[in-house]
Amino acid sequence: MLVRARTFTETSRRAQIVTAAIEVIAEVGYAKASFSRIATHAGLSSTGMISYHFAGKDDLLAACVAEIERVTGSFMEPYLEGADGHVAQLRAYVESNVALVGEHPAAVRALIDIVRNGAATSPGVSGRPAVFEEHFRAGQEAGVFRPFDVRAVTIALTSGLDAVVATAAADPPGPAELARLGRELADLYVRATTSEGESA
Amino acid sequence: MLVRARTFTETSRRAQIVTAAIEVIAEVGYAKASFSRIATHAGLSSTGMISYHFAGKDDLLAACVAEIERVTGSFMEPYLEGADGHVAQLRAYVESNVALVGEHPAAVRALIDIVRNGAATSPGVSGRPAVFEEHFRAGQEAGVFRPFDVRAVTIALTSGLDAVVATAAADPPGPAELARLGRELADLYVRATTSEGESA
Amino acid sequence: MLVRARTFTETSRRAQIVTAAIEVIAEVGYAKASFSRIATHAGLSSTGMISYHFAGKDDLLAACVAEIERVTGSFMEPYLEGADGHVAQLRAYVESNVALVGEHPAAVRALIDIVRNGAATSPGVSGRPAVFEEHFRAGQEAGVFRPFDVRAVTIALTSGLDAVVATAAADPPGPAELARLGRELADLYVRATTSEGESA
Amino acid sequence: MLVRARTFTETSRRAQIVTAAIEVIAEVGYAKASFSRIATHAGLSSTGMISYHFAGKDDLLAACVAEIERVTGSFMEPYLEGADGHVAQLRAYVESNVALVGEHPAAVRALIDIVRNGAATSPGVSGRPAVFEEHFRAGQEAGVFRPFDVRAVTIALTSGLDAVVATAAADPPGPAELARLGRELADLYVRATTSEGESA
DNA sequence: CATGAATGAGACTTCATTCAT
DNA sequence: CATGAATGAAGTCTCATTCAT
Repeated sequence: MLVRARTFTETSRRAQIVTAAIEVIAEVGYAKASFSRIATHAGLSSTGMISYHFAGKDDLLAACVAEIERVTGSFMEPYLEGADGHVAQLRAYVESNVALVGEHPAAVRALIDIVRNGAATSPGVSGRPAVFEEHFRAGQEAGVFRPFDVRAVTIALTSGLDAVVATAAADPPGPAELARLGRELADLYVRATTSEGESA
Repeated sequence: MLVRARTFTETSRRAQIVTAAIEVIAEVGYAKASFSRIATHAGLSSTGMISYHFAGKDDLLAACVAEIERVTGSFMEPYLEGADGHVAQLRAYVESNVALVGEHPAAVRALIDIVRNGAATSPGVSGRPAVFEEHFRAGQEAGVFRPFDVRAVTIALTSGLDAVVATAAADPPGPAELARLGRELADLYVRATTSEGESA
Repeated sequence: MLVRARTFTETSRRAQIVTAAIEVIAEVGYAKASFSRIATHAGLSSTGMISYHFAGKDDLLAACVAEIERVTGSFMEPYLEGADGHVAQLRAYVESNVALVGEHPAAVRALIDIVRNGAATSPGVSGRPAVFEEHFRAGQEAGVFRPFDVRAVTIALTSGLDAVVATAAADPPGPAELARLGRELADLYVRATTSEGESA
Repeated sequence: MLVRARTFTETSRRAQIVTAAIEVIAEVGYAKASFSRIATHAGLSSTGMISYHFAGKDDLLAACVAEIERVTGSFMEPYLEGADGHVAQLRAYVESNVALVGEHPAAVRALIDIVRNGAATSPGVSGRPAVFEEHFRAGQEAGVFRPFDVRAVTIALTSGLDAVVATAAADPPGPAELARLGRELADLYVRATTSEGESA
């Protein structure tokens, strides 16, 4: 057995720390999220506890990202699965991502701050560009999306989406306003990527 | 005279430090750009030297932002002045901003990282959203831009632009590729904000 | 429980640091009692250790003052309790304060230096003037002390006492000489504050 | 010529710096009176100027003390010369010293702070105890002062006087109140040092 | 498993002083 | 004579990490 299995206690301690870390990052930002602050927020008396359960700051961060992705993934998945066609899926992604702000503002703010600081190496985060690029490429081949540089457009659109979401998460509006914002952004992106407005 | 005039030596030392700071921020990021690193990069023997010339980290940062804005402004201005009409100006802004990467990659990367960390308070930086929003609003009234939420779209587009520029600055391609990238992004943005593609 | 309970180790470490701090202040004065000096004196390897156990210089100082007051209080208390009448109590205070020098010269010197620098905010220290003033006022009403400006006299006498004590503490004489010095000063103060020498 | 004579410019520069230093010490205290602060207060652009005119901090301090003594001496001298007899002179010293607060509060505060920090080695300052002791001894021989330990009493009374003066200087009251305070303190000291109140 | 204590590096800042111009 | 630039030590404090218990 190369990797020791985790006991229940260890698992729950890790979860407790991860939750605290996410909230601290959301509150004070990644740069100021020290072990001290996280330990205090988690009700732990020393930072040693964190070092004991995580190999280092990177490890804790990765765990945070994984947890956030789990949460956001299970929220967005139904939206994506219910969408048919490339355009509809793009729209579903944007709208559900914005809607996410209403459900998990801390998670959203934390993740975006982590991504901004380039401190995430999880497959989910680093894989997002590839997923978008592939989606655009497939849509272009299907004649749904107009021809464009998928890489550049992916960067522009995902970062723009992140920024809007981060802004919204800083002071979460009500569900109706979030829905409107999601549609607004989805419209923008669909227009930007299709030839003559939404048709497929 | 409220503020003591600066001597030539002081001015040039400050410039030297600012240049070093910009390069360090571009290299290791804002969070890790300590006085130590900057002093070393500038060939100074102590961090006290920086404190001697700048009131503090904020002061140095402000000087960096001012210098970057001076550089980028004088680069982009001709493009903007040569552009007629709302759409052409949007296009000029995007294209010249991307082209800037070829001339001042460090400045571009540094500024974006500073903006990302919300550490800039200069009128130029904090005023950009307002300028964009006003531009969009005026263009909408002129019937050039379609109706949309100018605030949300401003955030999405400026952040997207920043991200593309930052990516390009990390490993600057040749001028031709940059020009292509600029046109690509400008196309994207014009399509996103106008009703039927570029007409004005 | 608002404050985490202290472990035995922490308590003893804090005590060790406080003791070292008091000795250092007594030796080199408050102004030059840096964390470095204190750490060295306490046999600690780094100043970080002090910051670890105390919130800051103020916190350490407060702990020093508290410790000194504990020590001096338990020394002087029997004297004060054994004294009957306003004059006898004044005499007891002066004599026991001078006698204290023989027992805890470092504590005495440190406290006086801290008080001089106005760096103490403990109730014991800042409350001393009020206690003296009240004592004088009560004695005046009882017809024991002559009429005088209690505030001004309090300042003069307590400061004078401090100075004599500090001088003595700088090079502590034997018990006999200290006793004589205490009586000398007590005489001076009793004469100064009563109408016709000691009568009550 | 072993010591270069001072030119007019140098003399006036020194005076300017000394004046500034005294005011700064009076304002922020000896401990925080750095060359920086003094230079700024004096309208100088750099601390180098101070180091140029003074051999070091001790030298500047000595100059400050000398200047303060000059000022206070010329204020108090008439009072002392107008007083006949040991008791009257003690009274004159105390009263004029308190009155001084109304004329030169900054000088008074600065000097006391310097003395407190034991940072003065001028003949005037370090000589004061000797003068007092001699005065008391002579008065004792003349049968005016009662027998007491002149050294201890000198310390107590001069320090007490300093403290009252310092307190008054911190927020200078009007001349009438100062006169009253001076008389109050003189009464206290005369009673303390004579046998049966003021008679000689 | 968990804890608190300890570490040592590094952060920014202020200081008195020196020196070339 | 005067200046501003430079220095390097020292200041307090925070950090992530390690370790004995």
